[in-house]
Amino acid sequence: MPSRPPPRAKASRQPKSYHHGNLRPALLAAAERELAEHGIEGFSLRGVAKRAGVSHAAPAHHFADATGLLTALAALGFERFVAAQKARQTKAATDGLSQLVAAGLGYIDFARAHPALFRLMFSSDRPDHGDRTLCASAEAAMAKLVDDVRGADPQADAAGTLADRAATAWALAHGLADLLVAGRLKMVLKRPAAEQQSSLAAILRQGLAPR
Amino acid sequence: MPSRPPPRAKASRQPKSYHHGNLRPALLAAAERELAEHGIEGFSLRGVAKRAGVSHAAPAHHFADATGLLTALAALGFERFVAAQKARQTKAATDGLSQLVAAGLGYIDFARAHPALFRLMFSSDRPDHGDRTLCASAEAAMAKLVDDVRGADPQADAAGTLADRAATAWALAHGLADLLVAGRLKMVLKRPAAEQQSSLAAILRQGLAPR
DNA sequence: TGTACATCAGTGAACGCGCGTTCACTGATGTAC
DNA sequence: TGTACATCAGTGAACGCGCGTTCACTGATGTAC
Repeated sequence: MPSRPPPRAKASRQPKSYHHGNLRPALLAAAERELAEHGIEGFSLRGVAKRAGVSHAAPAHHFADATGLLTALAALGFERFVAAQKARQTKAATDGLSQLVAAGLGYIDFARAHPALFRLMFSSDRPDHGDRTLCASAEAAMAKLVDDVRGADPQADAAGTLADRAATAWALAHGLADLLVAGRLKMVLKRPAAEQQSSLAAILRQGLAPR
Repeated sequence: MPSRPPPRAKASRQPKSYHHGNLRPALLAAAERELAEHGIEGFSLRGVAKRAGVSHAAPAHHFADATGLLTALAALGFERFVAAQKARQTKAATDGLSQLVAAGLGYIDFARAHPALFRLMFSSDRPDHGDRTLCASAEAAMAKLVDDVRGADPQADAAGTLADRAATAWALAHGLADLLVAGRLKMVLKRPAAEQQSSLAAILRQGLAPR
């Protein structure tokens, strides 16, 4: 008799099971797809449930309401946002300015790869921006930025210009990201992709270099 | 017999008239209030009609749908946006850099005074961004920016750096505006109002000065 | 190891709500004569 | 100047829709014995 097939791993797709077993993360993933396709304004809890292959009442067991789900999604977004910056930084030169520029490019990468999520995090009132988890994630991203600025300009701390330098760096990266996502900045967008990258890098390097 | 009261001016409020007479601009004004109070996500055509004191079917005679109304409102927003920049510029020193900094401060003024309208113009998919009028208004704002950059750095044109300099200026002002509206940039927001202004001016001047 | 039972994740029908849209209408205004 | 009429801005009832929420239920899972 041939040996039986090994028991399915827990993670693999059970054909039909009454209980989903892993619904919370599945809902977050579905919410992300819903957001990407319908935008924040067209986002609905029923749509998310449908995408997750689950009845529309199921999410209530994991999230109080749409705000709760969007808040969790935004918090998760901030973690991936920081990851996108780090991904650029590992490929960049190790001097402080190059690292800061790389963080800015990662900021822009994230926004362009996940425009609706980016807007959810920065330009929407739908998430609960007072939520503990969301605040913590957002503040971690913020703290990383300040660290990177400090690394690029070790004098700033003593000179008392760190806050202004951080604001400049943040605003420059954020402005580029937000305008690109909105399809503005035609002077950059009309160029081929590779040229866009070097142009953005030049703009950031120019704008972030210590004086 | 005492003389009769003079006939009411057309503009004054007729107590009850079947026809509104001036509904289109009244709807735009009502839409702006609706937007300010409910945000883009809570915006409804019925709410606007109610604010304008008119039946919910009336707007259809002036705007095809909510998109049409929001598109017209965004276009109007861009005109006021430019006006806010000019208002700052008339009070500023006349050298090119001061004028560019003033434009940036006006950019921020507008965003903070009309946050929901600002987001409608830059971070929402609800208006029809292909609309002729809206495009024209947005492009006029854009053209003004490039002019101001040229004024602040007359060398840029010949050096071929105008596009990058314009992108930098736009991104910096936009980033500051968007982050302030979102309640981020705590390092700026926690200061008293007057200090915020001088801090923003310093950040802009520092970031926009030619190298 | 087997049985009974508590727990709770997920179901699906039902609800009320506000939305945009439609449509026959009403009545104010402007124009032709 | 007065009358008839066309125009069209605004009305309000009706509609269908998708939404979030509720609730009695079903059935899988884990635990006590």
